[in-house]
Amino acid sequence: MRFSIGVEYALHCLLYVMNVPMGRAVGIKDLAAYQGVSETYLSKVFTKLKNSGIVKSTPGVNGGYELLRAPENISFWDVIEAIEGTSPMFQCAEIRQNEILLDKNNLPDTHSKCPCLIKVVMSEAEEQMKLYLKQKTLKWLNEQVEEKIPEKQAKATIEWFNNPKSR
Amino acid sequence: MRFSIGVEYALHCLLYVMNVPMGRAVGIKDLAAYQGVSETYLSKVFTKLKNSGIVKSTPGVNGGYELLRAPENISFWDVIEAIEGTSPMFQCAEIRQNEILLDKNNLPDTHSKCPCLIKVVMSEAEEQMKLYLKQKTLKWLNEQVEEKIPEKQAKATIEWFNNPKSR
DNA sequence: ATTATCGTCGATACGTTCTATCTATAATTA
DNA sequence: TAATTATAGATAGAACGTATCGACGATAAT
Repeated sequence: MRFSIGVEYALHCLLYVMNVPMGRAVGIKDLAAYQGVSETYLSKVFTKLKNSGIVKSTPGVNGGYELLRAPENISFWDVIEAIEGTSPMFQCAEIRQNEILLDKNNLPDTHSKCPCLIKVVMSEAEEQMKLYLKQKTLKWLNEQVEEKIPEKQAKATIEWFNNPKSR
Repeated sequence: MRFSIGVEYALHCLLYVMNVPMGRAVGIKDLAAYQGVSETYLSKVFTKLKNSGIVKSTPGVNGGYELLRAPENISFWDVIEAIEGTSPMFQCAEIRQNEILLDKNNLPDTHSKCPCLIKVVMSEAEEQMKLYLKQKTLKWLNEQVEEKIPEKQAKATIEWFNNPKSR
């Protein structure tokens, strides 16, 4: 059980996308080149981000992607959900409904009305993780990174994305 | 990203195993029959539980599995880790090490010494889920179930596992 | 000691999902 | 119009989850 590599791609990329001036889009080609990952695969990742309303796209020359919402309104969980989908991690198959002693035509209340307790616990556990990830926003991430990265290094990165001509 | 079906099998089965009298083992055949799941697959699940020290096995006639530890010392997380393995959900590929502007022979401290912040956040999120699941024990689960299930129903189940003759 | 029972292990098979690529198409700007 | 860029679909290989089979080994009842 693990997260797709697409989640890592998305989070790293968004960190670059959000630092680009308003009205300026970043292309898949640049993002892929900067990080040394596959262009075609990355484009699929961004299609998902677009469908989830995290970024918007502009086709054509000088097109690309920009954030659709403010960075403080985009959480880690939003990004994960965009890439991984919304289905819960614990897919309860309700195997208890197959118990051999059950009268399938006349289920006891415990089986017909009460939810499977194991499912409930797993869902609540997932919710704990979710809550944590919902409170971590892209804006917060950016602030943390800015604290750690030397200003020169940060500027060089922004410059690289802003001036495709100079490359 | 989701949990294996083996986790559900394991948790449900352990609930039956723990209600069997001390010194009495429950066989895969019975567990599989009672719940209508595959014998051969379930045996793989229990091999994992054995390797993790959650149950012990006794081969031969009247053999099977029993808990190795007390139910209050077995948590949901123990079971999940036994089935799913111990590797973290977010496998950071450290794609930031590929950034095009980096001098690979002379990495800045941010990249050589500091952990990837995204990885840190994801690990902490996973830890939240883990903490929750560690505090839910098999004993607790059993108590909750006992509260909901009519005594007659519970007795019938235990009886079914105790008296293979009567079937 | 023999035999039936039962767990163990390895090999295998199938389907699904993930990762990745290629191609064609549509939209936009210069 | 030509160049650029996103979009969508088809496809392919790898990895993983699910499931089965058969051979083997250990144990207890007889």
